[in-house]
Amino acid sequence: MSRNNLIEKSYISPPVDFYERQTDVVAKELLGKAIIRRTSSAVMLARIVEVEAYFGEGDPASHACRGITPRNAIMFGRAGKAYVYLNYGVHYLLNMVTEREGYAGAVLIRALEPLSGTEEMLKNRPVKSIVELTNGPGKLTKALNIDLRDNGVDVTDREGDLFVADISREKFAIDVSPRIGISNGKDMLLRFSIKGNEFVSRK
DNA sequence: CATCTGATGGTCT
DNA sequence: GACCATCAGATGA
Repeated sequence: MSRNNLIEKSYISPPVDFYERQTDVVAKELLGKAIIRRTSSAVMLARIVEVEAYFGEGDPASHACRGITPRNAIMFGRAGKAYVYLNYGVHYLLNMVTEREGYAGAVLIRALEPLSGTEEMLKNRPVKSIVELTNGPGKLTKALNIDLRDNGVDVTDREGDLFVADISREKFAIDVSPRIGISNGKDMLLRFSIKGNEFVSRK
């Protein structure tokens, strides 16, 4: 249970009220912040460079579109928690819950830029190029060893094993990507990335 | 570069 | 039984 003092003392984690806002606003402000992942053997740190906002009722692309179910219940709960699920039977995807309790919303983390603990990420997901390490929502969970055990964890808790940290006061230019791969009425997707970042998953 | 396809399992109808 | 908030590998240009 050793903790990395440098990370604990240097970085502040956004509190619950940061997440308890409109989903697209939270999505944009998550850009440039970091995800910190602790395992028994390492601490991994990576910058959020691409996100996507999902709302509740009225967003046909959202899991919460048709109301509360056992899987999506966490999206209706308290903000600032991780919503992790398995998709295509293959990949785990990481979201951050937003909005007031009772209102569904979540931000999908689509791409990260590795900052430290890269060796550990490469153990979890061997690739030739670092650019390929975490440049997709299914790739980054593999690299950070995130799975259903992380569903519901409090990402505002710096004592935890998975949380968000404010690593910089720098403002990032935001790129609102054109709609991609939306073919079945799911036209409310809001995808944002840090403009010009080479780790974004798709143009 | 673009486009296509199989893998794979939980969730919902 | 249909549907996926994806990825890697293959194929063709």
